[in-house]
Amino acid sequence: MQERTLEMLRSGNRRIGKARRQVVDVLAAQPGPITADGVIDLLPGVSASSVYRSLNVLEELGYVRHVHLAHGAALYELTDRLASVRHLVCEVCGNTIQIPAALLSSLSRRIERDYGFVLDSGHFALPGRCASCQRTEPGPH
Amino acid sequence: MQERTLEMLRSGNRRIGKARRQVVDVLAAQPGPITADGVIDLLPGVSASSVYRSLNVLEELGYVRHVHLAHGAALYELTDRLASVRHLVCEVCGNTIQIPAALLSSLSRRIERDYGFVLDSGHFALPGRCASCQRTEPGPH
DNA sequence: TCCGTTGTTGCAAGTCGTTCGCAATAAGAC
DNA sequence: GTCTTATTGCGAACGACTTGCAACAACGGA
Repeated sequence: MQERTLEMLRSGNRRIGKARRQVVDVLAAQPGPITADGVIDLLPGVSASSVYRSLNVLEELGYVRHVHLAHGAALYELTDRLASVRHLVCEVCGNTIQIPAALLSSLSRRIERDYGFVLDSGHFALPGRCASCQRTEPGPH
Repeated sequence: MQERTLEMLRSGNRRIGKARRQVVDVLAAQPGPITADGVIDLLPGVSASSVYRSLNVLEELGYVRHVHLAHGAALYELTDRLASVRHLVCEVCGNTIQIPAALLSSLSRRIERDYGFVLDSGHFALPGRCASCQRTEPGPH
């Protein structure tokens, strides 16, 4: 774990226990977003509640963010990774496609200008149907 | 209840029981989206499971749609009403703002063109901060 | 109008994702 | 090494739904 990360983790009366350290390692090793359950499965020696608590602490510290899907568990991803990326999630097959966050910027600007509302576009994934699930029957979602 | 609605409800081996009829009435009386729990509260004589089941059936029939928020319970709204409207939901105060669905159309087109992904923009609400909650501390969401 | 089929309802229990209370453990400052 | 207190694990609780099951009641037909 990098010194920079350790410093971040220790800021604000924080300590680094067994669970926290392992959760950080798992997150850092992911190429993309992962669910809390995914982390739990990768860390059989760590209790589920500790994983959830660690994820929350790491989020407070700005190390990760979570993204909601229309249904089911949230996805966690390193903050710096998420900064420039948004997610499309297929409602049929569940696959996620990453798109540049910039694609949403004109919509964001428009909404802020017209409604004074600041979009938090990193906080939700865009649901829909991917190319290969176009012809599939509609899901129960 | 209109004849047109009754017909729709009776299509596909459906019957109209006490709960279903009342749920339809409540939905029709709403000026905007409502949660399942909101419907349940308005119908003390109807069981929660019947409300959920009715909402699901009505959704299959195309009478309502549900919209997910980043957190908490989904919102239900008449399909024809939702057709032209999308929702902004403030993560701080919870208020929802309706915006024309058309605002999302260029984004939708772009995503479909570039990724073959068809956005289901009616299925999620856009989270963020409304004008009056701009300066509030970030929520735990 | 009564009948029978089968969709609908209510209740309680179950599921999924996540949070919480609590006592035991262990970081890290001194 | 000591001591304070953050962190952990466990199990119970939670919110939002879903489901199994037996009782009930629509509605098409006789």
